[in-house]
This record gives sequence, C-alpha cells and structure tokens, in this order.
Amino acid sequence: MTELTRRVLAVVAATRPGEVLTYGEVAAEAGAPGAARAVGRILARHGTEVPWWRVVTSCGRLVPGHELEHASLLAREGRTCEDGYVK
DNA sequence: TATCTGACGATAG
DNA sequence: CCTATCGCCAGAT
Repeated sequence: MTELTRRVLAVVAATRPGEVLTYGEVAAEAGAPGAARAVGRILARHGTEVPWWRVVTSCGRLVPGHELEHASLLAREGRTCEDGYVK
C-alpha cells in the first residue's frame, strides 16, 4: 500500500452521492497529476471497497468495458447516463 | 531486478 | 469515431 494508493482511496471515498470526478482529477487530488492510469489500476483492485462509479474518464465517458454496471450504479444515485456518457 | 498489464490522458492523424 | 504513441503508476509474475 503506497501513499498514492491511500490518497486515491481517500479522495474517492470522500465523494458524495451524485458527485462525479474524473480519473485525472482524482490523480491530481491525490498528488500525482498525470497518474490517471494508476488510479484506474487502484480502483480496479479496490472496486468493491470504494464508490468507483463516481469516477469517469476525462471526457465524461463511462468506464470502458463496464458501461452497463457503471450506468446502473450511477442511476442508483440519481445520475442518468446516455450512450455511455454520464449526463 | 526486469517486464507486462491495465476500469487512463493528451495529442496527432 | 477510430487507431497509434507516449507518458504515467501500482501490482502481479
């Protein structure tokens, strides 16, 4: 468990229902601008322990390969999705 | 220690 | 909209 990992988890865990962040923002908030890929790596491992569905790609697109699950979880918090994009 | 693999980002074509 | 590149970082092998 590295410092970055802890911070990333903290940032994501601090999000409120209906709030949406991008991988880039999470990385920056965690103190590692440009480490968006690492964020994805981390969320992939802790997906069940963190509200990862509140994190989307930089252009607002739902997580590639998880659109259905992602859209479902977001809808649960009042966020509707359209054609793979968070609305 | 070296390499590979992603739930990524930005840019270029 | 798509692919190709390069830069980025953690964790697995």
